[in-house]
Amino acid sequence: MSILEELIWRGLIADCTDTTELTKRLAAPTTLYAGFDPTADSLHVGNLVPLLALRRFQLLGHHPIALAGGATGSIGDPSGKTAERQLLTKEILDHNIASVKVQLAKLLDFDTKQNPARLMDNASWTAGVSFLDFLRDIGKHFSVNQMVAKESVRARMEDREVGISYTEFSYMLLQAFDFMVLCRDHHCELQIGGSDQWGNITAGIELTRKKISRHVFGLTLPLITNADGSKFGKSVSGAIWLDPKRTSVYRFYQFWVNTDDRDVIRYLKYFTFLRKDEIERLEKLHAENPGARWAHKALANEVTNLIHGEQATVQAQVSSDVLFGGSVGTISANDFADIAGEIPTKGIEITRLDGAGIPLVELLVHAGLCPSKGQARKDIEGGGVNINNVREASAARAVTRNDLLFTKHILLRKGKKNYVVVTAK
RNA sequence: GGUAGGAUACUCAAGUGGCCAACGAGGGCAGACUGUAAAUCUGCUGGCUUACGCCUACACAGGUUCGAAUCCUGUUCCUACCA
Repeated sequence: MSILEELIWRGLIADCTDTTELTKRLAAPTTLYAGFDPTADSLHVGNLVPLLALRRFQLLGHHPIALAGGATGSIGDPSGKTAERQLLTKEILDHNIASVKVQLAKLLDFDTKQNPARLMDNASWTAGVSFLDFLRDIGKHFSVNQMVAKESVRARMEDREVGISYTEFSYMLLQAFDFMVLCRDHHCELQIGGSDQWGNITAGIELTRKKISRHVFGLTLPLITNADGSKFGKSVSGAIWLDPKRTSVYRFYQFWVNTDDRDVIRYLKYFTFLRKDEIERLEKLHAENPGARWAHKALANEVTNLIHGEQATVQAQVSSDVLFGGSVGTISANDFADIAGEIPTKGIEITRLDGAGIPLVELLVHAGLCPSKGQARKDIEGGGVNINNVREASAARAVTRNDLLFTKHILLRKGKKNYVVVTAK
């Protein structure tokens, strides 16, 4: 399968500038890039689609460049944003770039002889360009009339409440400049990105044509949408990050397991490298017995494995099986200690469990499961709270040393999925 | 600058002197059902309190009143029309 056939099958092509020409071009190894702006010190699952796409190209012999947006990130991309954004400080930006680079490096192969991936930072070529030079050499090739017509800018211009600053308005030029530089210096001929990047990508194609007379290509990946209309990649507590310090491996794993039935096959195509026949096999299994959730587990395993590695994945998997298998009461101290490392854990002074102990409502708030004691009380009365997987119906309940598992832990649960381990010390 | 209208809880949106911690919808949380789904049904959705109740809240600051989200005055910000 060629890379385009592969992407089409996976539903990963939203738009493409010149399919016939690009098909011809991709018959031979081609250099391509995708940019990642360091808006935070970690990438999140939403960044995974273009990043994995780079990897897909690489696996089929093409040369990927991951571009960290040291320059563009300091400006802020207006695409898809309804309001002007706060500029990041230089320090935060530096920190973010450093962190994001590490993550990018993990998902691409930099060591292969044939077509090693490369990691670049657009700050390296914008730094030396003076404002005047930029205006004369690059700005001259842009028509404000056309820029204004681009969706990302127009949306903001039409909204009189927010508007758009000159800074963000100029973002497109910087990204176009990147493409031109990468083509000129590294023979990069294709840029891929999310569908919101269409305007920025085409701007780069035009600039490259005008400036150095090269014909380059653009390809956009679809915006991922959940079947229920909610935004992909967001959970109740915010985005799902690739950094395990922000989103624990267990939560990451659970995020994928909890994929809507209607989305799971699509996501297998989007987010895994599983082959066509394997995904079709899973699709069949899923259709026959959705309750077994083979497809969900495969998805969670594959993606977690990819991001966090084999060992962490097995750990998350075992923890999930235990917590949702209903066998918490019978597990060994060792197993429990492992699980405790996976799910959120809170410490508590052992002395607080002496005597009458600590009121359960207070413990729930302490553990972060309930926002207030009043709410905790309601949750208990509603039957939503479990101590060591046994439902506790009395809001007057106090927790004492007698409740400790292995003389050390208390497993609290609110609802079906929210676990916290409280560890006495 | 003038005139008119508006600002209510996470969001939308009722309420126009006591029955208002505030109708309703969405969202969220929890329960039942189930598969750690979906759909459906039920409860909850400012804080403290076992409870009676107390406190804090309807843009902000004052005032009238036994009593204000509701009336009055001033301030800020929005929206529309006019200049």
